[in-house]
Amino acid sequence: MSPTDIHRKLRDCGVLPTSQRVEIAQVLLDRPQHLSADQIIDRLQRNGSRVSKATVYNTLKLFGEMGLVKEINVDATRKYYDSTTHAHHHFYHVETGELTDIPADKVGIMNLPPLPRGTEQAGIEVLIRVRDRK
Amino acid sequence: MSPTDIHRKLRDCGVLPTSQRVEIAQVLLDRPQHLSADQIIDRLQRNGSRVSKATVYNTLKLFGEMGLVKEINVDATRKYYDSTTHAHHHFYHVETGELTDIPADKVGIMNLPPLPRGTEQAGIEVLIRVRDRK
DNA sequence: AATCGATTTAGAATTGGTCTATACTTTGCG
DNA sequence: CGCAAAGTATAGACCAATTCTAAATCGATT
Repeated sequence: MSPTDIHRKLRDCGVLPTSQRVEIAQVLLDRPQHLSADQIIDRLQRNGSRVSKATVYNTLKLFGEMGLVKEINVDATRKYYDSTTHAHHHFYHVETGELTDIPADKVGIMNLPPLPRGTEQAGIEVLIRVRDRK
Repeated sequence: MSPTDIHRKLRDCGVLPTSQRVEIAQVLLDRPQHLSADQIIDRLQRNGSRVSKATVYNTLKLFGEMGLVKEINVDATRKYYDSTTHAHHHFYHVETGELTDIPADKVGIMNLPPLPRGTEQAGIEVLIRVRDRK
């Protein structure tokens, strides 16, 4: 994705495109992928970037709020940030930690039970845990 | 659940029923519920129990491995332990953090896509996020 | 009672993430 | 321009949940 595209995408989501934010977006939004904050920091440093840890965390939180990325919690030890934001689900490999996307339209969910009183649905996630076949 | 029942249940799952493990099981397995390690430690202390934090964590991990309880990760900041181990799903109230069970047979999932090559399914979880209706 | 393996423990260490206070940029405006 | 106000970025201190370590204890067995 070109720098110009990134700029536009950020602005479209109401995010002021500062140079740090663009660098972070370039790493994460490059293609459909799931990265932890740590992995993003690593890649930035490998690219010779000097963005601070605090900025990466602040920015990822901001991106999440503005709908540029999706936060995923599979593993209580860390968050992942998903560059694919439209509704979809995941395979999670319990041994390797690898996440794989499942397009939402592949999975049909029937018979949703009534929501708890006074609440409305805010999202639905299907996580299929897999492991290597013995 | 009587102390004898707890003993039997632990032994059935291959867990040696030490006094600490029985106390922890008594708190968590008492009824269908979702508790964090912290909440369990609180309750133990309120009951006048002197089990150490490390033991609680060790024991919960052991219970999880032995299939006595189910670990749930909804929130990257902490784990929950679910006393209901048969397949089921959850509502998660994003504002209060409250978890509510959904019996597995209420939800039908269709058109599961093929698993990644060389893997087998190890579990499936549906999490429906809800928030207070505006 | 001495022994051995398993379990428990207090407290230190680790980890992912947040907060704070300061410094830097950008923007609007006289 | 020139400077204040607002918005960002940063290092490093801090925090909470969990894990680790090394020593103490327990329980069954000789």
